[in-house]
Amino acid sequence: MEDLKEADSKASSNFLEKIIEEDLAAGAYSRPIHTRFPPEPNGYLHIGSLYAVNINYSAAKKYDGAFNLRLDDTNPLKEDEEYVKAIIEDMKWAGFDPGENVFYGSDYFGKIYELTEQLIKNGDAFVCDLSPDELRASRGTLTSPGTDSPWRNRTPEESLDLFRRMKNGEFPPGTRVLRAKIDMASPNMNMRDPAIYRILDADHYRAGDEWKIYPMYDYAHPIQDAIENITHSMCSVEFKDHRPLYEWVLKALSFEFPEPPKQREFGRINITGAITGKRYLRQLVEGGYVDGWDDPRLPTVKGLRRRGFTKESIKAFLGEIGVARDMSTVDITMLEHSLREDLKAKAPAVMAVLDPLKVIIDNYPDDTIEYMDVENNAENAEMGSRKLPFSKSLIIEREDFQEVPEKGFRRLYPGNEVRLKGAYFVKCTSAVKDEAGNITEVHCTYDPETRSGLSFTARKVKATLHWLCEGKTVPVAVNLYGRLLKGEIGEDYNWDELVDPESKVVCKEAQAEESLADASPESKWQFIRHGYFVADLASKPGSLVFNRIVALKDTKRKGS
RNA sequence: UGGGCUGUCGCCAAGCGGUAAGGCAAUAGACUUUGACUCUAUUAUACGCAUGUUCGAAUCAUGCCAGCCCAGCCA
Repeated sequence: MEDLKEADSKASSNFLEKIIEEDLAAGAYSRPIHTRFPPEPNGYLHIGSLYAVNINYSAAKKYDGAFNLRLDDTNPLKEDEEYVKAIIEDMKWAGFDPGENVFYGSDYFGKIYELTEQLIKNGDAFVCDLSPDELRASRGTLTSPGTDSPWRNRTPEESLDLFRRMKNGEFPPGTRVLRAKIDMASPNMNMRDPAIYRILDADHYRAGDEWKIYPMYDYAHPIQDAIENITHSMCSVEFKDHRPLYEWVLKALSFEFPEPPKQREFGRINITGAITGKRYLRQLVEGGYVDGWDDPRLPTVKGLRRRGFTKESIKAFLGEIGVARDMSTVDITMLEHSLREDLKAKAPAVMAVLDPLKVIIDNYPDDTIEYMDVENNAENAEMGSRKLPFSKSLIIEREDFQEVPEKGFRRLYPGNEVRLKGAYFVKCTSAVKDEAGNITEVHCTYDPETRSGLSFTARKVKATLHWLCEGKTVPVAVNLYGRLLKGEIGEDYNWDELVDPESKVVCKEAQAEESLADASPESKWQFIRHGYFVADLASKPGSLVFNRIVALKDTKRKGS
């Protein structure tokens, strides 16, 4: 049984996990498996970030290892406290809680500096006085080698002295840089004596003005990993070319790190119709094209959350797409499928009408309101039911009626009988039009014997329609095209308990139209995918989903 | 035309010398008080292309083609 389980989990290991398994089997590390997720706090987490988190986090879990969140903040020009808060919050929300293991790259500045003095003494790095332009020119091109810096052979003593003076703030930014002494002729651009420390005159959001010099990513990252006892540093493919440098650094510092971590890479994911990449997301946010990092049209964690995605659905999605070796583009329907799967049995399914068409039940008594008992979730009786008002005047979805039914159309049309969900069978008798020929209302008759719950079986009906009692609706949310939805309202149904007051998605009409007015597909950023799920489902345990909208998305309706 | 990486159904993705898993999407049908859900069936003689090695290749070799990444004192 155990063997079976083990064999099973082995079979499902992705290629990165297999590498870990090999290391485990070979006893490559005398410490437990240790992974990390190292975001730079310069933006909010998005679905692609979560994909990277998941790879590192679940590997640590799977092999009884540890996982660190490390805020990789070595560039004071770009980072901010706002982002670290958001990153930690989003990770916790998504179920990747780093617990106590939250670290900061900036906390290692002192240690890295010490190691760097040793590196210089060992002759592995030198201070270079070339200007940025000169440096670029001497780097060569993709097809031709670079040329050695004239400062490359200065003595370690001189470099050390200069480096200390750089640290003391004696030189302005851009005048000098510390470079690793590797190989200007390397076909790998990253190995052409890369800059590893630069002078920056900026306050660091955490370290303040303590430092005048800051280590570059390529140099700091391997050291940070090593300090944290990381064994497997899994990052995205664009760093593949940096791996030789990562290894060079750790080798040069092997006196300090005898059992260095190893970097391995995975392909990034894209989602169809969504833009990922902090750089572009930032443009949208800062350019005012969206409401903020939590705009529901964005694939950020906060946006996804406001759009209605649950953490469970996101995790399931991440598990289903696997781990790629190269860039892949996952169809958003897979994400949506995960949500539907998750919400199916746990979200109250209520009725909503986007485009109302008035329906009059001619044989129903005037001034009577009847409360129909409607289950909150057809598949989960524990979710109970609610009372819905029913009267002579109702509204249904305009698209649920056709005066002249197309082939295959089985909803409401003159002469046809359908069920109003949770209520009665109604039969269409006529449609009223205005001068322009638009249908303004539809007349029906109902059959009292078909009332829901009475087990009426004498006749069957081909369709069941969503409906709402006219005048008894509430504007509960806008969809992502900025259209207002009318949702059902019931006497014993407290919307306030279902809707997150913080959410801007669930809001009053005026606000809604204003904040999402630009959301039409024709707008300038139409490349952002528009969603189907409305209301903020995330903040409440009992998520709410407007089933109608899910259905509109799911089903290519026949005859329309 | 320097180097690195990737190429299996529309999209993800297993397989890693023994004769193409699975999921999403799609299509057809059944069921249905959401045309949802559920169920059932269908969907690569084919693994970027071409040679070759082999009894046998998606899996190995060689060549070619396509895509992605790299010339920040960004990460």
